[in-house]
This record gives sequence, C-alpha cells and structure tokens, in this order.
Amino acid sequence: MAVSAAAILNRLLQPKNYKPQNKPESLKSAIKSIFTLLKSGRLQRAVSILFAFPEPFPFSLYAHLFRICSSKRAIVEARKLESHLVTFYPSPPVFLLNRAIEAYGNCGCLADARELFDEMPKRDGGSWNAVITAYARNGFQEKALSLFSEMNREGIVPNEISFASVLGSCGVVLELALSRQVHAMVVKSGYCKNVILGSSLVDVYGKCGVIRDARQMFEEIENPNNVSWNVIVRRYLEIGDGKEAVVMFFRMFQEDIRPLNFTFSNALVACSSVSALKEGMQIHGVVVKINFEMDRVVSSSLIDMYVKCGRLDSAHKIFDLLDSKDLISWTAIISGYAMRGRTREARELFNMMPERNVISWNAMLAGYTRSNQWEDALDFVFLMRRMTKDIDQLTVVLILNVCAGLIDVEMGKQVHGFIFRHGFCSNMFVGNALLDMYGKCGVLNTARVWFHHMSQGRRDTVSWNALLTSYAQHRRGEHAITFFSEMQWESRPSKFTFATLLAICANIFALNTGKEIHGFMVRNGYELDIVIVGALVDMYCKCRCIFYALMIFKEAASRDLVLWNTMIFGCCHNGRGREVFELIGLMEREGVKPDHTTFQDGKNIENVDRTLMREIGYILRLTWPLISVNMKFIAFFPEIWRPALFQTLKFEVKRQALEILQASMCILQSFIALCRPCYSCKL
DNA sequence: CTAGGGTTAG
Repeated sequence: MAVSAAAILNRLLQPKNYKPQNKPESLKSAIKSIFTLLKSGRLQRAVSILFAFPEPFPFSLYAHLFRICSSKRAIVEARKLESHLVTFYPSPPVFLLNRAIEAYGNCGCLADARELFDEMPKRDGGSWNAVITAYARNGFQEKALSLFSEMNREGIVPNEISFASVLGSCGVVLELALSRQVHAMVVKSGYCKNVILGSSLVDVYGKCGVIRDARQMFEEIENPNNVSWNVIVRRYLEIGDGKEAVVMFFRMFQEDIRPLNFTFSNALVACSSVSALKEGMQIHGVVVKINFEMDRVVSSSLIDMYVKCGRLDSAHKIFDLLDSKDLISWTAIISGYAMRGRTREARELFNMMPERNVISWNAMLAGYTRSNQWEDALDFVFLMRRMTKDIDQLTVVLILNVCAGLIDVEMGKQVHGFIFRHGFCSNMFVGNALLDMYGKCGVLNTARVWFHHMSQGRRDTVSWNALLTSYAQHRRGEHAITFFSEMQWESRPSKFTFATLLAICANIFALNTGKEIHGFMVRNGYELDIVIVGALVDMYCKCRCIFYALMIFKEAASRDLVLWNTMIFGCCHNGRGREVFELIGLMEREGVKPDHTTFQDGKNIENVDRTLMREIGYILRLTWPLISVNMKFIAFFPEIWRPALFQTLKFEVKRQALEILQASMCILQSFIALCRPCYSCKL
C-alpha cells in the first residue's frame, strides 16, 4: 500500500512537461550516468541519482551496487539501496536481499544483516549462506557454526558455498570433530571434486594439527591449484616441518603450477628454518626465472633467507638491486648485520633508513645487546626515547637487558616504573626480563619479591630458571638447589634448569646432588643434548669423578669443540696428563679443530717475554694459519708450561714445543668455554 | 552471484 502511494505521489510531483513515454529513455540515461560515476569511484553520487528517480531500477543494477557497497564497506549506501529497493518492489527477489545481507556483513554491521535475515518473508539457502558468512567474517565463528546447525535442522540443504564458509570457521576455532562431519557431508553431497572445498579441508586439518590427514586430503585433490599448494606448504611450515614444506614447494614447481608470492615467502622461511641454503638459492633462481624479483613480499623473504643462512653479502646484493626498498627489506638487512655482530654496518644502514618503526628500532637495539655492547645500547636507547614514542614490550625487554648488562639496578628500577605505568607488567616476557635484571644485578631480595609477585599464571619455567641462575651466579648455589624441589610443584623443569643446576653442583662440588639430577633426567626421559652432556662432564670432573665423566663423554651422540675442551680441561684438572694428549690426538682424528674465532686479536700485555711471544707466534702461524695470535692468550699461559716451552724453543725442538702448545691452547679454550654465558640467561 | 589461502622485518 505504502509503496504504491509513494509511487502515485511521485508521479504527481513530476514536472508538467514530463512525458510518460520518455521514461525509459531517462532511466537509461540515469543508469548510464550511474555507471560513469561508479567508474570514477563516486558511489555516493551514484546512489543519490538512484533516489532522484523514484521508480524501480533493474535488479541487476541493485545487485551490482550492493557488490560495490560490500567491497567499499559503504554501510550508508547499502542501507539506502535496501530502502530504495523495498520501496519500489513490494516483494523483492530473495537473491537481492541476500546481496544486501552480504553487503551488511562485509561492512561489519551484523545487526543489520541479522535483522534483514530475520524479517525476510522468504529465505533460500543463499540467505543462510550470506548470514553465516557475515558472522564468520566478523569474528563470530561459533555463532556461524550454530547457525549452520540451525540451517540443517530446518531442513535447508547446504551447498558448497555453505561448506566452504563453515570449514573456514572450523579452522579458526579449531573444531576438528565438526570438520570431519562436514567432510563427510561434502563427500555425501558429491562435492568431492570441488578444489576449493578440498583446499579448505587441507587447511582445516592442518590448522587442527592433524597434518597427516591434511596431506591425505591434499593428495586426493585431483588438480590442486596455487591456493591448494600454498595451503599445504604453509601448514608444513607452521607445524615446524620446514623440510617437508620445501619438498612440497619443489613438487609444486614440477607440476608446473605458478606459485603465489606468499608461497615463495613460505618456502623461503621454511628454508631458513632448516638452514637449507642450497634450496633457498634454487628458489631464488626460480624467482628470477619467473620475474618475481621485484615483488615486495618475495624480495624481503629472499633477503631474510640469505640473512638467516649467514649470507649477508648475497642479502645485501638483493637489497641493493631493489628499485623500491620498503621498511621491511630495510629492517631485514639491518637485523642481519646486527644479529651477526656487525653492529657498525647495521648502524650505518639504520641511519640511512628513510623511515623507521618500532621493529627496526628494536632490531638495531637487539644487535647491540646481542653483542654485549652495553654503552652503545644505552646511547641508542636514549636516542630512541628522543626520536620516537613507539615502544613495545620487546623494547622494554631489551632495555632491561641493557640494565642487566651494565649492572645498573638504579636504571633498572626506573624502567620498572615505566613498565608499571604503561601496563607492560602482565606480559610474561617483560616479567621475566625484570626478574633477570634484578638477578643479574645481584639484588636477589627484590628478584625474590618480584618472583613471588608473578606467582601463578604470570610465571613459567623461564622465570624459575632466571631465579635459579641469579642465585647461582651470586654464590648462593645451595639456596638455588632448594628452589628446584619447589619448582616442580608448578613448572616442568627444562634443560636450561638442569644446565644451571649441574653447573652449581660443579662449583660447590656437590657430587651426590649432581648424581641425583643426572638420575632425575634419565628417569624422566630428558634428552641429553650436547650442552647437558658438557655440564655433566664438567660436574663429574670438578667433583673428581673422572671415570663417570669419561664414560658420559664417550657415549655422547656428538662432540663439539667446547665439549672436547671441557673433557680435556677436566683431565688436566684431575692430573691426567696422559689422557690429555690422547684426547688431543682423538680430537684431531675426529676432525675437530680449534677455529680462529675462538681467539680474537688482543693488545700487547706487559710482563711477557717478547722473544717468547714471537716464537710462539711463529709456531702458531705454522700450525693454525687461520689463528691470529692473541697476546692475551700468552699472558694466560699457565706458569707450569711456560718454562718448559721456553726450554724447548731454545733447543729448537719444535715438535715438542708444538705439543705443549696444543695442550695449553686447549686448556685456554676450556677456560673460554667455562666463561661462555650460561644459556639459561637467554630470555 | 555467493566460497578457500595470505603480509615478508625485531
């Protein structure tokens, strides 16, 4: 009634000279001008033209306009369209109202979508699909799923669109059981061959952690497309199977499917996660071949891959060749230099950056802290405070590390205040960094209080480790051991815990406790990795239990330089000179050589015989040409060895001198190994 | 006509 009244009214309002037979003509020109306006993106004007003509437009125009409202998230225009539509069509076709629901959903106006859905006189499957998708896209996946069951209860038969939407929701809320049911429905409804549904199933199984099912589903897809391949590569990457991700990527390429830029990026991340430089380079080749080098995502992933695989030169070359360098590629290359200790180069690049964000600032700061350049780090923090207001949790953690490195508890307290004011306290990483700072500064009481404050829910194994380590580092090893039994009530100890505990036992010669811990690890099935084996060997050696130490050493799955040195040093410590030489022989036979990074160039040190130093330098260069002779090393030379070495050099018995040198050098390396920072400190 | 994947840097 109201509609026809409006129509009559409108007709009366027409200008006098308006001829009814002109109507179609003017409607046509109106539609024409609407399209012209839409082409230049003026949706609002287009809709207002609609309202200047109080008469029904073709359905296809409404449909088109609703779609544009969807993509532009133009809620006002969508509402206007609906009102125009229902004004001139008393019962508009269901499909147009479905378009309206979709538009409301895409604009994020669930209330409108739901209202229209509820008040529709007639609904079809498409209406259900539209409203389900609206909920799913706006973060109400649970609601979408319950609507799906309601739809089934009402006897509406879902189609492939419904299934795709529902599977997407299942993937978000990790509803594995429902996914399997939907899978069954897909099969029953004969949609098996639908590649979108197949990929969605791969996706949802992968997200729910049943990668085998995902893989099986993938293999069942007859013609997987680029999205299907992207999903399977991504899922393998996410579960930590970088190797399989790379394998699948290459299979994709063999099948002649052109990868998406995201797939390249996933595959490259997978390569760096398993240090597969060779494969990474092959992918680089593919990128060049199909002319993807200038893609932003692909190029930054390439830079990152080379950085993570230690090829800074290659990374830099790619970076230089980019014609538009974005924030991400800048940050990737800077963090590459920063994290490899080349902070000076990183800083030069950092200063050249056209724009920076908190991630780039953090990357640079992390470089300084990683290299223990505390003073530079501090200057940088001040600079950062002046230049940007952008600070996040990682920044705070890094600043706390700087305080700990400088052993400046006063500054640490200021940071604590800042953290409190900005509400960073609830973050576990921040809490642990704070604990670590107080611990490293030796303010154990405050550490203890803070630790207590973090109790239940806001502390984890890392917190316990930080507390243990700080007590251990401040000669309160016995105290630290008592924490261990307490710890087991709420956290599962990690290998870092044991490394710390074993080091404590070694330092306080607590053989029995050491054995207990060793037994605990064996009983509870902890993997004895190379660091733990080292800690055990060290503990047994220090506790004068060299037999056990040798046994563990022999049974170790692998032995690196540090482990050899620990064992050799342990033998020296126990007066087993013969074993020392045997071990050195064995070590060389296993192909383990001291490397030049162990020794760094040092300054001259007084009170050392210059002639002796020159001689030693000569022999060293003969033996290990890579090693740059370190004068500090000679200063550390054990008093016992020095005269002997001097004698042998005098009589030019170079071979013997060499043996002595080798032994001494290994001892020195052992010292260095012992000074190596305990890895439980890493937060 | 409506459906799937996805943002590389600390």
